[in-house]
Amino acid sequence: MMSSTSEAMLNQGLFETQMGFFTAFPQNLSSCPPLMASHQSLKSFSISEAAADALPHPAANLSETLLSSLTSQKHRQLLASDFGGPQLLSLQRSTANFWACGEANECLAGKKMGVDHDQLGVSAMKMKRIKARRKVREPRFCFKTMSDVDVLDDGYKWRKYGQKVVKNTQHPRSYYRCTQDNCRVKKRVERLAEDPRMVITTYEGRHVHSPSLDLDDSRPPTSQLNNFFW
DNA sequence: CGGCTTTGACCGGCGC
DNA sequence: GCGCCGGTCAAAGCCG
Repeated sequence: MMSSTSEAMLNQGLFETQMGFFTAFPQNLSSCPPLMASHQSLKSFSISEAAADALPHPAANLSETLLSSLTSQKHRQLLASDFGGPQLLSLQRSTANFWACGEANECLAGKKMGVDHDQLGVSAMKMKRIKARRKVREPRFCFKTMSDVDVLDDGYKWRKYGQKVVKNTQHPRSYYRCTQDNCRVKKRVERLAEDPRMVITTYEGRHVHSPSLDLDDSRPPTSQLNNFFW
């Protein structure tokens, strides 16, 4: 794409990749890009390389993929220098979704989340109640991409299990579950109310298996993700 | 026919 | 206690 467009995006904290546009945020909120600073409801923080390594999470894979597909060397350098390293993830915590502050922090610190009273051998109904009552959720990670497709190809296979219209938004939120047996990872996909071009993807939990698709670096991105136009 | 999506119902948490 | 809301379930329908 045109370099002038890329420049403008860079100034707004948007990074152009072969898969669309990706936002990245510095650790310090005060230095958030102007675009994001205008979104009062969204806060952001970054994750260190070490933490990302310790966290086998789909978002990490996707972030790597995004970074490796950055179309601008300048963006790549900026991400690597100003934003803390090549494994940096853009993670967001939305107060509107009442994310537990400690969740991500604990996870970043490498602590085990208390996945207590567990589920094997429990009746479905009981399981349902336990799940609903459980306050300590799986670690959740949210990131934002600018894309015309809702569901980004992150290498895992998902089955949709629900859709909900959330308050004060015109776009429904979709709920997906990993199709792999024994894998309880879920993801939520919704579009940003303020800017429907932005897709918010929230992952919850950790995969207990490798991606169903081979994320080969030399392989070009899937065509659906190439169909992005600013 | 199996896997997936759709969609209304249901449930628990939370604020008032 | 009540109503609202987000998250999940599960039956029905769709599709390859």
